[in-house]
Amino acid sequence: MIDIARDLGVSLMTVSKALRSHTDISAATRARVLKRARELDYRPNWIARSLVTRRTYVIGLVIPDLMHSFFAEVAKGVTRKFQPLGYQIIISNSEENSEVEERQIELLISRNVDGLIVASAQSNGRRGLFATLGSREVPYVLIDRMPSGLDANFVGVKDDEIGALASRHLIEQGCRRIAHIRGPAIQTGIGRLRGYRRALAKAGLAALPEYVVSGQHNDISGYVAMRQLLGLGHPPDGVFCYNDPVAIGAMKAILEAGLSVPHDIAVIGAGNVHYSDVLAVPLTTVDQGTVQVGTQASEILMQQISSKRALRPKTILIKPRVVIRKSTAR
Amino acid sequence: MIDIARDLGVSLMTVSKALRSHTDISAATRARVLKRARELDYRPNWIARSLVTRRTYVIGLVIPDLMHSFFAEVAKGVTRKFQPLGYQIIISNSEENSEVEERQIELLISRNVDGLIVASAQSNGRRGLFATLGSREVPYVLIDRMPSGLDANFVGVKDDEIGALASRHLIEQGCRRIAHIRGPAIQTGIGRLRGYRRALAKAGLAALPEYVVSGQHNDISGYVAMRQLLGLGHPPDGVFCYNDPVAIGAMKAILEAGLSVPHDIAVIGAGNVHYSDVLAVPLTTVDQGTVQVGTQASEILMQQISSKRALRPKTILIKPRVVIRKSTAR
DNA sequence: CTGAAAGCGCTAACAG
DNA sequence: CTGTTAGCGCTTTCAG
Repeated sequence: MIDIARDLGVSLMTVSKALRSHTDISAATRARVLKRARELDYRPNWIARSLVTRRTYVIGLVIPDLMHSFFAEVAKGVTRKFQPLGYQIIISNSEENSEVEERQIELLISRNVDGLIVASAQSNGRRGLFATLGSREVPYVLIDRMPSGLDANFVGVKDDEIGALASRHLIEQGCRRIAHIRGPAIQTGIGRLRGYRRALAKAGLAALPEYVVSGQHNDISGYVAMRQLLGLGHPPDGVFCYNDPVAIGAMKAILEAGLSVPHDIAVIGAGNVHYSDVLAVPLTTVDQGTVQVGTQASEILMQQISSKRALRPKTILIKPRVVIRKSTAR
Repeated sequence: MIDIARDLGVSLMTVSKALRSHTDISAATRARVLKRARELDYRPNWIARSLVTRRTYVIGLVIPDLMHSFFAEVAKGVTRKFQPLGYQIIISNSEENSEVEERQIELLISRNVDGLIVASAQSNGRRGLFATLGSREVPYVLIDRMPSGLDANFVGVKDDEIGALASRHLIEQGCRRIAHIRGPAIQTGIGRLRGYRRALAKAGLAALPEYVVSGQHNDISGYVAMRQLLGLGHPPDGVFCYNDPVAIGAMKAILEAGLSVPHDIAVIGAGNVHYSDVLAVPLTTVDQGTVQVGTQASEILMQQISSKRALRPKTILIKPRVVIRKSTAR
């Protein structure tokens, strides 16, 4: 900028304003500045600019796993919303580890991101996250997993409802021995389990303890869990899986055992991942409006960023719905 | 920092050094500084620090599509490599649009990223990318798609080889009327097509023009393209698809038409995406070492970043290999 | 081991 | 419409 100013015999300030198309610079001057800037291959230094304006035009997105297509889809939604507005996104992978997550969030705050979208790993009720976020005045939106009792912006689904919906669907399909491959001990996992129990109770079906086995987030854990269920003296005739990857793993185990999905065992997942309908047996699933999560969260965040003062927290609950495919068609 | 210095009766400089564990600060002083910093909930301002050190500890990753699991996997590899080192990643989505791509790269450079990893969209031989990157001295690594004749760091596969390998495999399985659903007119698409032609020629098979149809990157385009092939008077008995999503779409079309994969038509893809083996018909594919792409690129970039002066460009070509599954088992 | 001076590249606020 | 002044929060010399 100094070079441009010198070459043109104007002040540095004039250059600065011209480059940003500030109103009170004559068209002629601006043109000269822009021309010279191009000639010199000038590029503004955003770091310096950010230091004074306190705006970075960077959004932090913290997710537990980029490969999980649910989060990839969310990430895409966020990108699509913010990128055209001149923002860029730092995507941090927490690897489902709340310490990593916390460190990443600290770093993002240190980088003065304009806003934060977080799908919290929150493995065991740590409140560090809240402490970190709450004490700073960075706008943030939580997605998918709502740490309990936190009064913050949230976009996601009611997990109980997913569990209840899925289990009820299995019941309606005539299943009577319904198992659940549950997720980890976080909100989503706990909520879905609760919904499952509720639906079974409501239908007067027994909820055998050995019918609830632990899985993780991925297909391998679903496979392992299903083998465990198959090993029972009295295997289930329907399985509600924590999510689609788990369900995919479970189906693999069932098919490998020479059994039929859905006739021997019906399977339902959650998440409606992109490939669910081209699987060996197209997977019935509970759709949780993945795309909306990203875009809605972005919208809320954008509002918070633009508004002068703190708005009161918004919660958007997306209505889950069953997408029926072959894996439960009995 | 001023507050800490005042409270402790030391200079700002002492605080700065203590916080960074600079050698020439006594342990006692450091402890006091750290303690007070914690009490005040001090967090360093990376923007200010970066302005003077010229290091941001941010890497830019520019990819055409986050949802494509190939790039998601690459992103994961990059994250896993850099995050533990204190770097964060800005992921830019170019949406397969070279103008968006260029704008994003400019922005990333303006943000003083320490390095860049780019899977270029480079739709039509635009050299803007090169001009932008070349003129600045930001270290960068190209992945997956090598803009022709560019002397830069590159990690990827030889696309001809993928095409040849895939086509040869179909020939070995006894296919004689081999079609190709080709990708877009970028390096990867062109290279794979070339390999396909070469393999057919070598085997003395006819390469009918109507057997090469255009797809894009996604499953929908594969579905559409396959329907076109099925509409021919003399449909093919083997199809080599540009990538796995396209192949998945193609298989869907074949199965819907009441035909069998692989008996009526064998299908092979490329990329070995994660779900390839749990599909209706497990998909034979050409593995291109996806994970390696991310990690190797990160390693090269890291070297460039740490080394004082420009190293000479490295090219890493990953050996593709056929992963045989049911979709070609005749 | 501690600190004073100078400045990274840019912009807000105010005067002319 | 143009320019001056005073930093943003931090670090790099270099001198005690």
